[in-house]
Amino acid sequence: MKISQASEETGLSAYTLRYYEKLGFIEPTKDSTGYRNYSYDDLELLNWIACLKKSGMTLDSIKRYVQVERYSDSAAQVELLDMHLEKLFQQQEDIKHYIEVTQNKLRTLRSNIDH
Amino acid sequence: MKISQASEETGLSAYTLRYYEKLGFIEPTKDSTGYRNYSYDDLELLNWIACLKKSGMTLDSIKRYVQVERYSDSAAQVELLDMHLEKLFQQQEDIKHYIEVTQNKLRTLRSNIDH
DNA sequence: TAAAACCTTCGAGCATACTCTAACGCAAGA
DNA sequence: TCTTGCGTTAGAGTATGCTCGAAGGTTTTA
Repeated sequence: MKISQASEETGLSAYTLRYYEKLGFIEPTKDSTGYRNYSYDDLELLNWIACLKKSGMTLDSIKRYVQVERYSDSAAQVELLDMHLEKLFQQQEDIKHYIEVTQNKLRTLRSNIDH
Repeated sequence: MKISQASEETGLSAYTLRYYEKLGFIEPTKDSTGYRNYSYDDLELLNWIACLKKSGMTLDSIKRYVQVERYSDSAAQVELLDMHLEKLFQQQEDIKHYIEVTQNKLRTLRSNIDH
């Protein structure tokens, strides 16, 4: 599959796909004329990377993750994902707190308007 | 209170405090020699800004918020905070999803290691 | 076969949010 | 008084993560 279709499938721009390649996340094969060819494995990895990215993992951490995945080092993968999971739980707590604070502020503002 | 203490109280660097001032978030008074003097109102606003920031609001949106707060436009404040709250709920949903996905991945990895 | 649409590379540019440097003035302690 | 430390400014630099432009080759479609 060519870059524009891979872009559509993953929701990442063609620019981003080339950028991620430069960072070493993926290595699509190239045909005789130099066009990239994305496999379904590539797509799966890209979708997973997009998920990690959207959940706040930096590209630098993703790089480490991709490296241990490439070495099939499952133990190291588990370690990194456990750390990531911890951060997600922390984020969950933080957001709960921010929601409360914002709701309090809103209550105060609304009572100022009403009375 | 001088900038270094304001920095300590808010957890924002002195650089950041000056930067936020340049963006128009706060306007601490200046003494005869040009030193900034932060009031408790300034601190309160800075802490609230830090909270909005940490919960994902961009400085551009914070600017808008600060502006309507300055005009005591409570209705506009409510509108902005309602939108922010919506985003927080969305984030909460997203994170819930990312936690599930990560836990699934971890389960798969762990079963690969164990067997 | 020719135009339109797609692909390539490389390097530059952009947006956000700081973060620091340089060169200087003021303040407090030994 | 002298040194150390904190403050000031304007403007430059950094980090992250893209995003784009230029110049050119390839593929598809009318």
